[in-house]
Amino acid sequence: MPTPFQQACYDLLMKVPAGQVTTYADIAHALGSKAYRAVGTAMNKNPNPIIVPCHRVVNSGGRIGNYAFGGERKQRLLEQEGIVFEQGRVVRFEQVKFQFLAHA
DNA sequence: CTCATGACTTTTT
DNA sequence: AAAAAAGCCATGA
Repeated sequence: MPTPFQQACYDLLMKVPAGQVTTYADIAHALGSKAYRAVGTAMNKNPNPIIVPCHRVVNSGGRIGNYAFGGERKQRLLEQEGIVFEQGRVVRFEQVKFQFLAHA
């Protein structure tokens, strides 16, 4: 069973459209917290890879970071959605980053 | 409750 | 530039 924190991460992540990415820090901040470390943990325990696009989450440097199914796999998935990588980094990172709306 | 762990991030070597 | 250390937070034992 996902904890409320994890559920919040997944709900938020599901709002990210294909072709865009987000960061662990952004998710945490959107939740009004700074638990980016815990966000990564939540992704790791992602119970629904089919519903939750956990591959659209990269680290602060626009890099893949770790990924339970392998970094190469993650990068391929993102490239299929239109994301471009160069030297292990997302091209025009800030421009493909999804901006979460202010939470009511 | 205390301890260890990790899909993180930033600072310091 | 690359590696190590430190700071942080939720989670499970």
